[in-house]
Amino acid sequence: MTSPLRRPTIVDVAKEAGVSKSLVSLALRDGQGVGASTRRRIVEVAEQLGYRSNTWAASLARGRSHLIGIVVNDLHSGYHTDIVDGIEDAAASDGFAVVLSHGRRDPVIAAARLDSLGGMGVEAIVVVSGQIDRRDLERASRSRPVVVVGRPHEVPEGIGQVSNDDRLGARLAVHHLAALGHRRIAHVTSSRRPAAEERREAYLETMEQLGLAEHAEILEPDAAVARLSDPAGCPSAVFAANDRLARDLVGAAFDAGVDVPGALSVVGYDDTDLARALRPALTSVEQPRRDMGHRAFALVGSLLAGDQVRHEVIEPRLVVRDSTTAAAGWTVAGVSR
Amino acid sequence: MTSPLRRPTIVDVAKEAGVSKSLVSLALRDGQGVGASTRRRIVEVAEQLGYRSNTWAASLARGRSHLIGIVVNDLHSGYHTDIVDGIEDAAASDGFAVVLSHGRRDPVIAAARLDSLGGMGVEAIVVVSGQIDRRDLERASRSRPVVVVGRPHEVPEGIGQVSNDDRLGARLAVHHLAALGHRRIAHVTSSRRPAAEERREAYLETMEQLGLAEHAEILEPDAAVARLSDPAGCPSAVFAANDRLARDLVGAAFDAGVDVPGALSVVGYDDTDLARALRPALTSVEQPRRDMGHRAFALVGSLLAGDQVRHEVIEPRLVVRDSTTAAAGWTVAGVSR
DNA sequence: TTGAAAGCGCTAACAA
DNA sequence: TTGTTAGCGCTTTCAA
Repeated sequence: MTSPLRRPTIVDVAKEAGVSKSLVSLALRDGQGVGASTRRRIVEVAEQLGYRSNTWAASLARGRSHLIGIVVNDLHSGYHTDIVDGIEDAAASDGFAVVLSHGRRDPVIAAARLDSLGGMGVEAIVVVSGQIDRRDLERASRSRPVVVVGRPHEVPEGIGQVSNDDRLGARLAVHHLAALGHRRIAHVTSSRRPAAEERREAYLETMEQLGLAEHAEILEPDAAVARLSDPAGCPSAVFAANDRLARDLVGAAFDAGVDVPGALSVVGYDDTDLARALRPALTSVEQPRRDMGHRAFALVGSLLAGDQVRHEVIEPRLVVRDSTTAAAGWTVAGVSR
Repeated sequence: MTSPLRRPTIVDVAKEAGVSKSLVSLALRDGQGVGASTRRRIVEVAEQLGYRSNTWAASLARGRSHLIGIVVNDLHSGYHTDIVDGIEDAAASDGFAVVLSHGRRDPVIAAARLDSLGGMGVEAIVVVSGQIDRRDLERASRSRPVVVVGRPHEVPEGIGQVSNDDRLGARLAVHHLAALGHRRIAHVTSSRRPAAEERREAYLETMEQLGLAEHAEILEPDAAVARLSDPAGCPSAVFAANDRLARDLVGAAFDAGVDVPGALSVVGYDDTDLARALRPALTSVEQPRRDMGHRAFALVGSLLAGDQVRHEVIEPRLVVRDSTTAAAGWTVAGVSR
């Protein structure tokens, strides 16, 4: 086996074709100003030698890389990967290549990835994560545009952001359940991250606005599961802070013999694949993830062009499926149960 | 906004610290042979200027990148991303950085990614996908080691491979169902890809060996769903070629009022997150995905070291959960239903 | 211990 | 239409 990285270079091609480096470089790109026959010969030789241009050297010489970096917090989250799809679509249609980096649900690793992407000379970085330290974002953004998709604790100045309106999402969920006649609507949440905080606060506010403040109750996942086996103490509906929590709750309900939605209505958040696949299929608050990806890349583009930093807020919407139904004895739109 | 990619360089640091480029380079790496105070000053200046070494330039000069590339076929598959986790673990502990590239379930895109990683001068590439053309693999492998995790149609010579024993997996599934007294065991599959083919063939063979050939039946997903509403024609057990198919089938059974596992036992393949999350939780054939990732990177290492190409075959094992139970009237280990 | 100089693979003036 | 030359940011001899 030969030494690593030894591939034919532009010089090899030039020698073999009997021309100069520059001509090869030209011929293999625009092709402008190169004689047709010379060009053909060069292309042929390159092909035959299996020559591939070295991106790094090219970027180095050109002074730009046409490359953007993405740090994904969690490759295992359909929510995150959908956003990545969106970014990739937009980037591709704009002639940008993408290098992906996995933060592995760990802010420290994410910071390292951010750094390492920086070292690779990407022209901009999109961070798909709420779990990232503001100092790391700040440092990264000193030498190139950075856009974050999600809701970190603090977003330093100069950094673009795309996020969904978590308060609106929570309101949609609670209103939906209240409209179905539920009064004991609990909120299951397990995190203190900003997105979760917003949902929690909006939940409380909405309950109050609906005159249900006395029934408001915030539960950790474990506590929620424990409640299931307590017929008197169990709420009739739950707004879960995300689909995973909802899924776990529905699973636990099944195990405890509590019928969903008959005895317990459940709303999730994010409308991931899960929501559709679960039985009963989950009512959930949808974020238009691909679109969020597109917008993130658009932000990158405008930052690269020197425009003002923007913060885009996306409106979520409620997708009603089978995990929610009218409260016992309640009449909706003329139909009583 | 300044021009893209303009970051402080080693020269800026050298100037500011009043030393030469080389000294900066030395000081910022090994630190060997640089005066302590000089070194301190250099580090300080670098810090203050926000200097980050440019990986590309460094690799170019050094002749190697310490970088490996991964092409993932499907970022949305927990199966694939677990393998990626494994590769990343192993790579990190060996001092290799990883750049990830998304094939987006499209062999053409995957080929482009392979190419583009090649251009980035990665020292080796791991392809996590069965859906990749042999010609593309071959071309990529001409200039660097390539390892594929999965089971493409053909694996060209010189390419490392890690795959699970699909035949064994299928046998485990069928034997499990047969041991529970099932005779009408159908196989649901939707693909003609090699891994699926192996499972299908092994399914047929095993049915035959068990004297159940006359009950063997291969169904497309749609056909399987249609069967659910036909009490007489419905098999009592299904071995699905993967967890997704199993999930869809269990969902359809739920919708059709067919009890799983009471009236229908279901076995999946891959043991993804899904299997645990579903209700009833899914019995599934597990592939040790992280371990497969580790092994893939180990193969990369040995190829880089000039060793022989290897093909590792991993033994899957059956994880029994709640979606399978004894056939009606059957006695297992002294317990009858 | 430090610096000068060559070179990694490529691009982009500028000349010929 | 072609070739020459000077870098891009870094590492690495080799001298001083």
